Amino acid sequence: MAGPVTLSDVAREAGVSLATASRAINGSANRTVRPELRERVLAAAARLHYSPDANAQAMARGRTSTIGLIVHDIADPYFSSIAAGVTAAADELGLVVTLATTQHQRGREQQFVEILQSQRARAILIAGGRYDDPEGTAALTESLAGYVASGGSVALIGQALEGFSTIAINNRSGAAALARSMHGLGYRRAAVLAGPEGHITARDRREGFVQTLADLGTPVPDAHIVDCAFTRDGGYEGMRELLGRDTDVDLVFAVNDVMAVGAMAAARDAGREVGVDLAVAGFDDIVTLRDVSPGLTTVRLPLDELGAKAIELALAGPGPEATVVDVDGEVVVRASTPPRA
Amino acid sequence: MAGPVTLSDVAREAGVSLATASRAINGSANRTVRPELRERVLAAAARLHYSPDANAQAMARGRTSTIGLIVHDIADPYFSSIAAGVTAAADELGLVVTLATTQHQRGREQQFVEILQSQRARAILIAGGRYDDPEGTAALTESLAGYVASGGSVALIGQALEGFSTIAINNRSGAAALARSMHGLGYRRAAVLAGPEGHITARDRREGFVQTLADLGTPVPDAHIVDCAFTRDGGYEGMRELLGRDTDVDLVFAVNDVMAVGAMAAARDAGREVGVDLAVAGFDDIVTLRDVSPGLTTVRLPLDELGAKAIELALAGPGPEATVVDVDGEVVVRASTPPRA
DNA sequence: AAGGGTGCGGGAACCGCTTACCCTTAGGCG
DNA sequence: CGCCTAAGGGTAAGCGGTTCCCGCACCCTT
Repeated sequence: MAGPVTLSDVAREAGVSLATASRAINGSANRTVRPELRERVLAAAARLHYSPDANAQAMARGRTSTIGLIVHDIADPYFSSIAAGVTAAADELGLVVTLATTQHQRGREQQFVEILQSQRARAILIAGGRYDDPEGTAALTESLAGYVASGGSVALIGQALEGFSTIAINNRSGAAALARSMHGLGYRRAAVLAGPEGHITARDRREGFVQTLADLGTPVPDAHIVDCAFTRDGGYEGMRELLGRDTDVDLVFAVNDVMAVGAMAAARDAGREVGVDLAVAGFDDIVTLRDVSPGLTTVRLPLDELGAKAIELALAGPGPEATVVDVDGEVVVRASTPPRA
Repeated sequence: MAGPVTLSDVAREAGVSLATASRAINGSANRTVRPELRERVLAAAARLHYSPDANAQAMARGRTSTIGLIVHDIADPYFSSIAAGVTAAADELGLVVTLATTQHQRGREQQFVEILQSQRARAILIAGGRYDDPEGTAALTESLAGYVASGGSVALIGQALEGFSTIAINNRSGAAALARSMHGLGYRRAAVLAGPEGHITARDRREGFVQTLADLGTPVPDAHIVDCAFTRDGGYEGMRELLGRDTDVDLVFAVNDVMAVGAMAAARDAGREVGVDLAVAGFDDIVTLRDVSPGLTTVRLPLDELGAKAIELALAGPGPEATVVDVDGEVVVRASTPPRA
């Protein structure tokens, strides 16, 4: 632990005062340093391998350059795509990203909000669905309100939260559009792997899909709606259960791509041939999964853009009115849902 | 911006001194506070919604609870799996993770090391391959050495760097094991999608594979080795080029799974049927890709464990000798490489 | 009963930086 | 040629904590 070299050391080495050293190094507003002196200071800093203490700076300036990102699971490609967008945009702005993962444990978001508030993060971004859980939501809202009151900004990604700016994904309309496409292709006996009960994103997608098919005169019977986890394994199990019920189904809509892939695996294991015997569609258009075979019909979301948008939204206005930006999905039809003969 | 409530406020509210308030709230080592007083302080803190300032704490204590993680691209499942392990382990230890992504730009790691040093991060973890670039490597080494000299710890994940502790992935032996398996299955005319020139990880995998096949008496001709990007698109293009060369090949080894999936897509587009016409193998065993069809033969890496191991390694010993922990891959044979008739 | 611990509050000195404010110097202007 | 102003350097006051050290009770020994 040799080198805690501070700004004082640099100042001394350069033969100037602390104030001058500080001004030379970060070019303070409306104060200039004579070029010659500045050079001297910079040279001294370099010679000593000076590394400014960000914590001290944060403290003196009263603000940090950290932004916090809270996701459920960074290994999930949905979140990692968003995170990629966030880090890229943050980098652009000279900000640093602190990543927190809830691992799907309820209540963790709130805890991370508190931690990030302690760090005095400039903004907090929360991505991902929540459950229909008034208590938990109220607690989260309160934490966030406290954070905002202390000067922070917040943006949600994906799912709106009353009172905060959001990049809202229009799950309902995306699923509805998918339903229309599928109906147009001739599918008449759809089923839904619906995700866990109470999960708002899952519910919106299911409802958008089911409602639209009903409107089109081909309702989805309750026996064709299977609750399951929001994961690959959930999709697998859900599909197994569905096939076990021996209802005759021509199309399975899994409420996200990861589940859809699990569902396709289950179908294969059960001897069904996806894209021939049975159609499958998902939601999200996860990049890593674009090459599965047969190609997965899905609703494309511009996940990588969301991050940048969210940062922009959060940092834009401390305006008291929350802004909600809607993002629509786009149906992408691939080989997993061929036109029905 | 209503609530900058400080510890002094809490102390005043509780009617105690600053010192006592501090001790009550974080239970300082070898000093206790009378339970009754502690309660009073805690109650005051809660009443005022006190949120300790992590920057001030960092400054006063002389250390933070931040650890930095540098990856190339968080959207890449390889890195996001590692990141998931890191965040989980960090969380367990009460640490906070700062994420930096280089976006594959050379020199960025070094820059991030400097930023993280500024943040006074407790440890820096760098995941991912580097290029064979003596200058860049030297610069990075120097930055890291400076960071270590200032009291930080470092651990590399994946690829060793002279002088620093590493969770080293044994790419060579993994690829060699894969080669032996493939030879055992009867493949005799292998090709390699070799990744970009100078990429050390790619090179180790290629060499382990090629060398072993040569030793087994079925050398891979140079014309069967195609350089390409380390990405999905790289795999796609590489495969196209390879098929264009009309050499007759029975097995294609792509040096990572993401490339392998691109390669499979290219093969399909060219009318070849993977797992029948042509075998394909990858490396990493990316979870998200375990359901591709046909199942991809690969070398499994315990990516999610790497993060925890790396934190442990970094935080373990400030011992001057760098420890290198070797991690071996395990060959997983799936349908993409059926036994050769 | 006196001396020595021990437990526990409080005062105050930092931690490393930014910035308000003061002061000197030099140049512009009438 | 003197006065006013602008430029730029320095001094010192924080920013919000932690912790060293001092001092006061109170309890235990012998």
